[in-house]
Amino acid sequence: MEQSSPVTGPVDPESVDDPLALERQVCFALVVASRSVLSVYRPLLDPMGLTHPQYLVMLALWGESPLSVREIGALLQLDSPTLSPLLKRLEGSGLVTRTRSRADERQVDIALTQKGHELRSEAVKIPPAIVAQLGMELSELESLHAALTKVIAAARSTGSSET
Amino acid sequence: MEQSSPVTGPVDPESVDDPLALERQVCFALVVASRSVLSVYRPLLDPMGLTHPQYLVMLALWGESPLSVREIGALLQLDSPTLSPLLKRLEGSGLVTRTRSRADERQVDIALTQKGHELRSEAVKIPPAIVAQLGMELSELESLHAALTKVIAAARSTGSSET
DNA sequence: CACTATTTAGTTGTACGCAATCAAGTTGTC
DNA sequence: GACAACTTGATTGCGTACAACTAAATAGTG
Repeated sequence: MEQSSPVTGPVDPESVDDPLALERQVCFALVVASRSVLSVYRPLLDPMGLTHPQYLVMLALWGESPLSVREIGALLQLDSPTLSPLLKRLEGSGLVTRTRSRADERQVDIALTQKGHELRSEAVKIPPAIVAQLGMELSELESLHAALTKVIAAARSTGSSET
Repeated sequence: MEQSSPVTGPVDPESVDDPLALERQVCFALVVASRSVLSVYRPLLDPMGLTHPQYLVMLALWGESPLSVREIGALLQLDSPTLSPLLKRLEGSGLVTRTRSRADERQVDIALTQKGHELRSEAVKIPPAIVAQLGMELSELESLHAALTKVIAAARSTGSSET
């Protein structure tokens, strides 16, 4: 009855000395946390016909359109093998257009379609809905965000494929 | 020159009022953070012939072996479509065995092989190496871990496919 | 005992992530 | 202007994630 949630719950007294104990692994917590939060987004994004990575691309484009594939990649930390098929799917959904840039024929400009622009009015409902469902204090989320930003910087400064 | 890192960097003054600004999205930070930290693990896991999810399964088994597929799934929050092929790969690497349980023929017991047991001596070097490379205070990592545990709990309590 | 409901793994299909490689376009140097 | 070096995007192959479905075994019910 003090089962202690199997997932990164309170530290199991039996493994306080084990450096390999699952519940000590920050990366494990990170991975489970993303998956868990993503599963909260999914039912909200589904009706919009978007996956979460696609939603992130749309966020980038609602901020500025058009953007080249390279620029989107820099913003979202995604590379071309991931973006190319993803953008084709967004094009297939009629949300964006893909056109070779006149100025530099290497570049492909991704621009919002009318439909893509209009989808923004649905998207604005997402963040407040997520925050409400999580039921966490905004301040908690903000400090989590700060901590995450710190790890991202730390990880990127190790030189492991920092792009 | 105050460009402000494109990835979840300091909040861009231009978008403090935009609820859809990328740098405000906690989930985006979460996703980028996992990917970034995973990329720090990769060069350390590669020589061991493990991916990170496979490493997590091994961690579970070093804690207790054998475990049924269901139990591993419960510990790591992974379902059978993910685990089945992953476990077959670990079996192919000679690190685990897969045997139908005598007691309950529905279950498949996953047990460490000798080779699997021996790999633990390599694995113990990983966590300190990661912490060293990240160069963050242990206290920072611990409070991040606590924050992540909180979001996981919050996300799972929303009822979005909580298993 | 027969029959249904549940549990446990596995399979199929789709969508990322990432390493490695390639093709096409641009830039820099002479 | 010619040629090497670099940049940009796409492709291939592999390993997760996840939804939807199947198959086999067990538990529960009358």
